[in-house]
Amino acid sequence: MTEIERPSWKKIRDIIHGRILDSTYAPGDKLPKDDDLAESLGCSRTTVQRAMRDLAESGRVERKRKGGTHVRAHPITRATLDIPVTRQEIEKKGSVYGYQLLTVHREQTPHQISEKMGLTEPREMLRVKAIHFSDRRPYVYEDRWICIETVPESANVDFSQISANEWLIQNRPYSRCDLRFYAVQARQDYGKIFDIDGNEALFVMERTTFIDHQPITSVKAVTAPNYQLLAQMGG
Amino acid sequence: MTEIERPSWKKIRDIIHGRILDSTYAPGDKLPKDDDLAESLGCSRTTVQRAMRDLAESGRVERKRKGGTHVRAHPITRATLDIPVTRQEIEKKGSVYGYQLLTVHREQTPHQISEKMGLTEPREMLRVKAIHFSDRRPYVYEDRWICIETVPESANVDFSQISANEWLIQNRPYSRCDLRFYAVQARQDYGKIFDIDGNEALFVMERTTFIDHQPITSVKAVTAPNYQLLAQMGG
DNA sequence: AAGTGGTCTAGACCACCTC
DNA sequence: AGGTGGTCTAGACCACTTG
Repeated sequence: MTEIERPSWKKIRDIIHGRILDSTYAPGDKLPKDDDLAESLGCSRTTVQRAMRDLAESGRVERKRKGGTHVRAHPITRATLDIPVTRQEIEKKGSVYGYQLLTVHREQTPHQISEKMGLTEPREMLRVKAIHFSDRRPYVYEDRWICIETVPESANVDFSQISANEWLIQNRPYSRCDLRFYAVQARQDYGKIFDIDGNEALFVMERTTFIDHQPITSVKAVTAPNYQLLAQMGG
Repeated sequence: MTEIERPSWKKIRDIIHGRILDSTYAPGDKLPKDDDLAESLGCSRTTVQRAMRDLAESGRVERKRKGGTHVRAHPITRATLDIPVTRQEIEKKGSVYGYQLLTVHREQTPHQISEKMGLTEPREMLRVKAIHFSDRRPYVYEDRWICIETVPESANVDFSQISANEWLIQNRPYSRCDLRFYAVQARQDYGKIFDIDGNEALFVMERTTFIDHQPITSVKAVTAPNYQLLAQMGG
């Protein structure tokens, strides 16, 4: 029997987690029900609940009403990604942020973009291309589409003074965001922007944001060579 | 005043979230304290707490004791990534999974690997190289280092029969995982594996796992061309 | 020092899902 | 139909942090 002096949901969580790690509860096993754990651990069911929710959110166990709590049979790695606004990211490193607008114009969305935004038909949107600099060196090239119908004010914004990235975030909170990460070869166009030969591999982040199922913007952010995205689980 | 028939923390959360979205509570603003919200929304403080925790976890608000709750001034995109075991990922798509061991041997860790594992000195580890196939086509090439001291049994496993990926996950749960994503040019070596010319850009995932600060394994997973990693926030 | 969020309890009822 | 997790309440105390 485990003695607990100061029951706290984190301690309870760690005890249960420990039992998963040392295979007291092996993958696929069913855990005792909350009531029993609460009694044996000397705390209230609410506290066990709190601990269990944490374990469930981090993907360690699965809970079902009536079905009980089971250790995940096929574990997954669940990590949290924090993607800051580009300016913040650069300034946080202690570097000097710079921004340059390349082009702004209205354009019909190609099928690929419409699809990401959940639209069945092409639509005229605002297309903004720009570069973010870190210590005067190109850091991120962004190619963005802004849905004018969802964000009509965007037509009157001077994107040479403020990046669409920042303007949108300060003016148009979103309720959903789809993310996509992949690698792309620089080729000529990106090569010219980052001043490299066209054979380098670049890391790309695509984000499409919505508010109540209405698309706000879709952006392809092509990062400079050697960019790395970090994430962590646990700790 | 908002009328609530059936208070539930999700409704409370959505109401507060709605006020953030419509700028009733603008970025940087201080929200009323839980007690007041509870009263005005007709629910208990615990329920407001539950709602607030959700908003805080998703990065919308920041809470401080005595300081109160504030709408985040510089919003971030916080998303959850689920990275399944490679076999699961392939089979879930309805494809046929295949696996081939390339090499296994003992080797001294280069500085780069030791560093990722938090080791100050090089150490002899098990190095396993293998390919995962999807419908007979190379899907992921993995180059893995396994810490023999943390996982001594690994020395006796026949990795031609089971992938290190699966064996480890079924036998060595981890408590922490560091992730790193970036793009790499295929060049000759990866090009040969995926049967492409060396100029293509490939998406790479690096994972290093630990148990109680002891390193278990560090793997570099190089994915086939056109691989994309997806994530979502909200919904 | 005092205000505010964080946690805990005991009990109750509800909702979902397997058995 | 019954077992199990999910939520809610009211109240209490604690811990942090700021004014």
